[in-house]
Amino acid sequence: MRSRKPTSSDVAAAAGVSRSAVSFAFNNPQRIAAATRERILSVAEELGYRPSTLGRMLQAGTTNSIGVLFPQRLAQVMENPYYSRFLMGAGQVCDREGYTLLLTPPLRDSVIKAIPYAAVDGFIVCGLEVDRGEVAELDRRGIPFVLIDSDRHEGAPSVEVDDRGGAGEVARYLLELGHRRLAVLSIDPGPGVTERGYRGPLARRLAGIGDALADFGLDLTDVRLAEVPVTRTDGYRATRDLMAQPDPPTAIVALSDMLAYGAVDALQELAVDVPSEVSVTGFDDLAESAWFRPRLTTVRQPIVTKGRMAADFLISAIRGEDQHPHQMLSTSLIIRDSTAKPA
Amino acid sequence: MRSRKPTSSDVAAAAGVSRSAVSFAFNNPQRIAAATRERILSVAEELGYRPSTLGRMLQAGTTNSIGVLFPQRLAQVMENPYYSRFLMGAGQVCDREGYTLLLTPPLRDSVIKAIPYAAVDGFIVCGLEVDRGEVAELDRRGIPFVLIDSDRHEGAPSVEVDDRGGAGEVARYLLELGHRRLAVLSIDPGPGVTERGYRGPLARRLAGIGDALADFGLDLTDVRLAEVPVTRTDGYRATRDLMAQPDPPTAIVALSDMLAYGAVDALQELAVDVPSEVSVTGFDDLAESAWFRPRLTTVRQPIVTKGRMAADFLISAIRGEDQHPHQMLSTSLIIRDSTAKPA
DNA sequence: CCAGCTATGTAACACGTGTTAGTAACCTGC
DNA sequence: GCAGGTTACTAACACGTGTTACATAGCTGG
Repeated sequence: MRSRKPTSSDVAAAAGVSRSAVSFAFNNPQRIAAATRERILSVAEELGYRPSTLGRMLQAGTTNSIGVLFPQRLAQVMENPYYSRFLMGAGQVCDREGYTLLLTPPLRDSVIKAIPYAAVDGFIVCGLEVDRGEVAELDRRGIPFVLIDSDRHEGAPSVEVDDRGGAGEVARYLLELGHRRLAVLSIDPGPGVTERGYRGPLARRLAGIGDALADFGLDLTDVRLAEVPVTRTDGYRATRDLMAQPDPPTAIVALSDMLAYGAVDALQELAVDVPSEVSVTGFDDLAESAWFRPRLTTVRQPIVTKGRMAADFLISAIRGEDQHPHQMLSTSLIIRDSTAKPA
Repeated sequence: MRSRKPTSSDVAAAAGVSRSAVSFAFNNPQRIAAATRERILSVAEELGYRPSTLGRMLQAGTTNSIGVLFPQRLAQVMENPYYSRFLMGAGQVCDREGYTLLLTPPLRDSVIKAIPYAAVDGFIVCGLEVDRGEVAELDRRGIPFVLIDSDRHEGAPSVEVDDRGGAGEVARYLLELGHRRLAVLSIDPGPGVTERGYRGPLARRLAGIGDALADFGLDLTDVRLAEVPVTRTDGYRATRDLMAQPDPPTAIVALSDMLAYGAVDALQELAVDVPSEVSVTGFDDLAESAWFRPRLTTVRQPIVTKGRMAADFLISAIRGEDQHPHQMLSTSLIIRDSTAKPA
């Protein structure tokens, strides 16, 4: 039975040298005689010695890891293809720069409580309202961070998407086609959010839809709004509910492709043709949307680029380049086969 | 300019107490007078003091984090829905137990080199051959780990799937339908793998297909084999190639649903009907496969369960329960609309 | 033959925490 | 008035590393 893991002191004692010599043998070969180095390495091998990761990190002051702070539990994050794409972009940078990625969900439903348990060089903060405490906490901690899917904040770099413009564009497109009875499948902001959609990307998307409606003499009270979690099944259910009501919509504006898939599922089951009877649009342009039948009309946002830029900004900040760039990525309307003029 | 982050020593000095008192003020309130506690906390607040994560981890000997060791780069991992599902299962356990998840890709193309840079309490090791060095490295490091998608190894817990049985079942099903010209879309094992498919789940799946073929007087040399990365586009390309050759297959056995989607894409583009002209089967039963048109016949493997059990086993091991359970999960053939008798 | 340099090794410091053992001061009860 | 216990705090240890400043010994060159 090995009582406990051997340390560099154990190796030093066994080899009859000082602890410094052991360190040199591993990290600074030319600083020590070749013969003793051999002996030390041999003893280390025999004892099964490995330098402690935490010890080295503490001394070096770096972890080679970047944290991603999520507002939801990991199970929900990994269920959402949006985050998969985002992590793919961040992962590209991590692969290139030799960083690992620490996925950090809330601890006991609190994002702030999770922060002290993450041994990272910096954070990518996803979808948090800037005035809810987490940002202040990171600020005072003095650890670099980047904001994503949030609001502009002067204290840190951020990467945003022109949600308002994108949502406005797709809504305007539907209105120009002649649709007047619109329904919006929005994303449930979840518990702990102060007011519904008053901040962040969701609010901007709704505002964009409002912009478009205003151009046609309408406003947001003229559309039906459903707020559901971002799963295909929830999109399906919400659409069944919507279509069961009197005066069902002729166009469904989903704020996520995943919800749009579910909407089409429901309509197909109800034998309602898409797009001739009801049009459906998404948001994101996930890879699947091009393969989906009918091919989905949607607002493309550059998710992978977002992840890549977030990681790039963060690594720059970690390296001490003290700029705070704010990047606004643009969206583009991808018109495919799920939209048409109303019947 | 704040010169550097304040430590507990700084707080102690500023409050005129010892460093221990500071620690007590934070972690052991009733161990210290309420008045001095207040004073210490107030001074700490003023200085902007936060206990160092790494310092605490080093002393506590625990990181509250579990590592996932991947054989591929993060960008590829996150592109693969299989891993999303797997991480969803592992994430459920992490959510419940308060662990974070450290995604650890190879460092400079070496999995072994990545290990010392991961500050974790244990590893989930994905898809590695047990005799390639990583397992020995983890063994000698004395850190708990669990093997996934590998081969049974006596030194550690493992979670496997009955790949051989599952692949055999779907192949036998196609053969019983009357198909004789089969093509297999297999997964490119990637660089650094000793011999093609001689180990791990891929080998077992091919063996299972061999079993079924043997029942009909055939063997693996009678089927065409393409090995490609697990992306829809690669499945598409490989299928176009297969169908362009003389005597094209009447059934395509994909070893991943993602590849099966691509195969159907290619066949639709070639105006080859699925399933009446060519049957297609997948492996995994991703959520999308039930929504896919035609609904995909596939081998369901319990990916989420796999992730959950892996994390459960690992946490048990971390807590010192020294069993080494080996779980074999069973598959089931899900017959849907992408398969039929040959024309 | 000795000043000065190089090669080799070590002691000490720094990174930052939590916890145990120990010491005063104070209070209680007989 | 004092033994015995509690309270409040501190010194020291433990966790494990890398690195800087210093001490020897040996060698080289004039």
